[in-house]
Amino acid sequence: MDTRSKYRTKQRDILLSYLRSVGGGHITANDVCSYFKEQGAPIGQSTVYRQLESLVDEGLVNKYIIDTNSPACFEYVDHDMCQRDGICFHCKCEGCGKLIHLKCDELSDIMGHLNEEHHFTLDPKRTVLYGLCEDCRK
Amino acid sequence: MDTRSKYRTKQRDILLSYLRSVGGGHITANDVCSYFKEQGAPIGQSTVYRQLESLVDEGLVNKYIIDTNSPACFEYVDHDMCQRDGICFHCKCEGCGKLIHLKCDELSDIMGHLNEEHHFTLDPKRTVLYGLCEDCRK
DNA sequence: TTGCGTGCAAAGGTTTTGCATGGCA
DNA sequence: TGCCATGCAAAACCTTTGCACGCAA
Repeated sequence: MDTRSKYRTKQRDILLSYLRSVGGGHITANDVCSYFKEQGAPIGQSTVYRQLESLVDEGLVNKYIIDTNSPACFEYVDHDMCQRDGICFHCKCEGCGKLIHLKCDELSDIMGHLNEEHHFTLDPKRTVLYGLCEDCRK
Repeated sequence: MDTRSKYRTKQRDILLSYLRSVGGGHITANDVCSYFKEQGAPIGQSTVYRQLESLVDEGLVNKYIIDTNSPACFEYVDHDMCQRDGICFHCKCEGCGKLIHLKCDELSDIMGHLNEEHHFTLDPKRTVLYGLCEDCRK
């Protein structure tokens, strides 16, 4: 199915610029809707979902599925920054539910190790590391 | 939240033995309900969901989220095998669905690194590494 | 003008929850 | 006996879809 955008619409532009302004932050579809409603310029929720899906298909946005019980998270992909800083991983705290964005060279190295020694190509976009954060591990 | 089981019930036993019998197969909560209904010994769907959640917390079962739009998959984890081999990680191939049990010192080291440098205590029982296996990455 | 994008409302399907009953230890 | 587990129904939840209208090219 080809969901790539063919038209450039106002909604698409402001959605993209909002995602960019949030940077590496994790945003749900509902967050997006609430934000624009508060701004006094609401976007229909189906538009938000459809545009986000398109942006994911285009590779401009990543989608993370944390759990069945929580909504999907989206985040803008800064391709330039990704090349500079390396790969991002995601840690989910089983205690407080917090999602942590992690840039870690050692984890990046592990990907190479898994590849060469275990013949497994890790997909950091899909993988979520579960555990306990600093506050919750007491 | 502590959801580990305290009582041993009939439903828990037959659910576990069913999961074991399926081995590496992918099972949804609905599959479980349908199976026991066909067997003439139905289990309430809320019981199925609650028991599966407990089993995941205990590390006896892994939970896989394929997509937001499709139900979660469950799969029995051979706990004895993992105990024997030490710290065991699980890699799930996104291509063929194969579950790979991995004993890897480098991955174990990463746990220490995450602990000390990122203050995150990784839970290898709960965490599933997604990616592509040797056969599928061509 | 053509056809995609939008937005509203409603549907869809999975998972959770309230509450009374039943079962384990 | 004291809790925990069960099961039913209903709710909650996120996400998708149908359809008429609006807008980009």
